[in-house]
Amino acid sequence: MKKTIFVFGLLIIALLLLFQLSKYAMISGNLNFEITIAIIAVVFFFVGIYINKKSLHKRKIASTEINHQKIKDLEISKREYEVLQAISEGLSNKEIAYKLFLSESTIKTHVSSLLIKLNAKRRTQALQIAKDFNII
Amino acid sequence: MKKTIFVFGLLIIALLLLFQLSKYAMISGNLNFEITIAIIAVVFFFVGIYINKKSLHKRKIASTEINHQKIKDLEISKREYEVLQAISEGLSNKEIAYKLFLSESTIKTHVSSLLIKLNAKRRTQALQIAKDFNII
DNA sequence: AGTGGTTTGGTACTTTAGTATGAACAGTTT
DNA sequence: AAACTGTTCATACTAAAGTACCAAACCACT
Repeated sequence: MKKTIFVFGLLIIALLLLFQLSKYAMISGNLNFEITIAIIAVVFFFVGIYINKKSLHKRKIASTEINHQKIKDLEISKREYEVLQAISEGLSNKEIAYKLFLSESTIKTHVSSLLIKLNAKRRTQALQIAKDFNII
Repeated sequence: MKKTIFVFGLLIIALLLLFQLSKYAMISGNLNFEITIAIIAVVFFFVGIYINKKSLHKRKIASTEINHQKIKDLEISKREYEVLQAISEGLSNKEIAYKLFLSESTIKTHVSSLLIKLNAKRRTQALQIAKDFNII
């Protein structure tokens, strides 16, 4: 967040400098009008692209990147989260147990607490909720 | 595609008009320098945002749109597809039956054929496979 | 050294999911 | 008309998922 403010500050300063520079260059007759306008246009065109990419990138992160804070808020532990990921891969409890070197009853324990924490009745519902929360 | 070319053509014409307009306004002394520069800057800033949004939007659609051809290739019927969507919402067979005004055993029939067609052993695995195929 | 949270695992049970098979009906195609 | 496909539903069964309750072991903390 501090970085964003810093970058934007620099950007505004750079633009003001460009503004003044082009003005004086024009007045002193070193630069003709079309070139000045063109430079301004190109610079602001790329500034527009840059700003837009930044904001879209953030939105993209929000919609596809994992919300680790939400995982903490829901008090989902490491093991439970591993089980949740395995469920999203379509594995059965037995397969998850084999993958994580655990017994099936341990997996059932984890699944049950996951369902409670996600307020779901089934594993498929848990998946849907987890996707809504951007935690898988 | 034709539409895109048309829009870009219009955009370029509008910009050239703006360019000429600002030039004559400047020369005739109706507009001072700062305002001209500011208008150009603002216009190109938004043009940059617009173009960037267009290109990003296309990419976004391409990665999330449903592959209807794949559904046909897998020979998944309308009803089966409705059931698949309901499964992805985390519903149980009973809930799906209620939603579609069918009996639970009908849903089981549909689910079974879905599992065969998607080559899945469980509904959760069917979801994962369906997502891979971009059909949900 | 005890507290609290996590992880692990067990038993016994209920519920849900999934399979197999058969059957009736509607609409489409050959 | 006959064959085909999709949809509907039933019964009977097995497998998997999920609940409830308990308990031991571990780890980090202070």
